[in-house]
Amino acid sequence: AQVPDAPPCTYVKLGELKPGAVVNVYGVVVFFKQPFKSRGSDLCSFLKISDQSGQKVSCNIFSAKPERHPQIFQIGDIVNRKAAVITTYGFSALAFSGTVGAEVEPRGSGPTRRLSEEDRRIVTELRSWAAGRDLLPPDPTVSLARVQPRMYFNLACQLLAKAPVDSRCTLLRVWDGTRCPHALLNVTVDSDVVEGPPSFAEEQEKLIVNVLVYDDHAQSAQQLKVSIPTHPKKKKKKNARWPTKTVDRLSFHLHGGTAYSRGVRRLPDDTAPLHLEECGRQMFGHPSIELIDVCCPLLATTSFCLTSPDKSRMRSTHAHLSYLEEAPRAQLRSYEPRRLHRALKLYCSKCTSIVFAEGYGVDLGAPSARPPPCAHKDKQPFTHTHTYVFQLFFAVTFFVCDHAKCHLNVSPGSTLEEARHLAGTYRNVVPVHSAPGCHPTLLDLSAPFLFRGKRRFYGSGLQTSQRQPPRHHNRLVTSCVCVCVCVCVCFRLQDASDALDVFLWRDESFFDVSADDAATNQEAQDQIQRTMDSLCPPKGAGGERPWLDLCLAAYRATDVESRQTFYQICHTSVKNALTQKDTSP
DNA sequence: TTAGGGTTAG
Repeated sequence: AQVPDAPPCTYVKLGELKPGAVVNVYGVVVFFKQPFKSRGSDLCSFLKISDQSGQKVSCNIFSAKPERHPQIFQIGDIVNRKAAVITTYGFSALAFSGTVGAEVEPRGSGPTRRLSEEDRRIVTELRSWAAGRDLLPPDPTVSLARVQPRMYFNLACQLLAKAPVDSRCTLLRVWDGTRCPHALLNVTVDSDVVEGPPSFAEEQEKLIVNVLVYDDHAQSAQQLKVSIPTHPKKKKKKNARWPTKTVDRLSFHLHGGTAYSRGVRRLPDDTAPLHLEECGRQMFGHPSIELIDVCCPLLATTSFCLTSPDKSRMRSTHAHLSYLEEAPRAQLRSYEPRRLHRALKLYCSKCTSIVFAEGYGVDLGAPSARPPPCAHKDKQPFTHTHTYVFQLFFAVTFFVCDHAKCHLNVSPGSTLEEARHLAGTYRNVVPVHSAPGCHPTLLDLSAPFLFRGKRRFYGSGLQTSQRQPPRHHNRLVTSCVCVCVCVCVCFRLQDASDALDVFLWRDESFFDVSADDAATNQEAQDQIQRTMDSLCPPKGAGGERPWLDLCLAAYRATDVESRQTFYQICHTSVKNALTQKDTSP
């Protein structure tokens, strides 16, 4: 659609902006956040732009419609914003490629307007100016052929298939036309929920990368279209033997958050690298595959922190996780601990220690209990001495720290339940002690000292000098050990030939029940018990043990002399536990 | 109104 030409308004350099002036502004993007959901009704884009004046100007753009946001794909793109016409003419900002010599055409399918000769001249000059100086960071885009473990990078690729993994994770199956030199993580999902082909030919499968997309990006990923035809092909399932050989596999994660322009979005056709289309044609005989840009940082990694629990005090280790080639089929013979509340642990991601959570501020079945003020000083479960630097942004408390004017509305005597409620509204909530006329202080760290969404973090070893949250800063930096609740159960699996102990251990959930819910919520605990009863019916209950298809990963404990190999259940969920159907990976 | 940059921790 074309909208009327904007009324004439003066083009000014960023260094000459004056408050309230109605001006026409051009700039090179030196930083941007892709549109993300604000707490209001709109999506929000954030840009920082610069021009020959050297001035850098920040800019927020709000609109509920993604197409009304400037179509920025990389730092170095150029935007034009006519402040006076934002509401009248229905566009917020126009974006242009920053490439020297490229055509001067604004991107996007939203409303456009005719460009004047002056517009074209300004864009061309800005491109040359930006290209001639050290304004822009190097392009973080790499091909699959060049990814390395622990690397953050952008990936331009084709979307071949996608599937929801859970409410916070979407699987994208992608390829960029190159061969990754590392073995790739294989993620199995139920073929019923895959959009696109549920599987590919064996040689193709070796090239395809499974990207796990989390949180806010999982939502964006669900909007992407898969445009290659679905041709269902049932994979024949082999009945695997217990593992003898494992392989290190590279996994790709697009984590939540917007730092470093992280996100996933469709690339416009005119910016798609040509080799992608050609490779799509060669590999799949289909030219019109959705091209996506998985924006920085997509993390490729083979390193994980894992635990190797033993029966008394649990210790863990940094280890390499190797996914097993085949999913073993087995029954659950027994599990420990039988009393499931004993499975609740506190886990420190820094030193990877885990300890029993009982009596450590985790009150089973007491969701409205007040945070214990100064309890459990006798317990010293975390023996490490390192500190954990933790940063809070924007919100501190039981009281609101609003980032424009930081004011603390102290609510003395608030309950744990109120903290959970607040955590639904604010990203970080920190309960404090306060008394009239006194500076608020952090609680004893055996109580949850940070609520982030549904997650709670417990602390240990906070440095005394830093226990007072600042009144007039919008961030709180503490040094402490940061631990959170997890559920850890040891399963003894059995098939016709042998038995194997494996751990179900996740710091966030246990078969779809969050560990934090399990720590405080009777219904969540009941659900875990029902799941376990369906997998391993109690004696006399008369139920049959279902056969389980499990995804297992092996790891080697470095803090145990024998360097024994342990196994962990991963990427496995319970399907219809009440009717005792199989679990499915 | 919202947000006002600085890598997850799966």
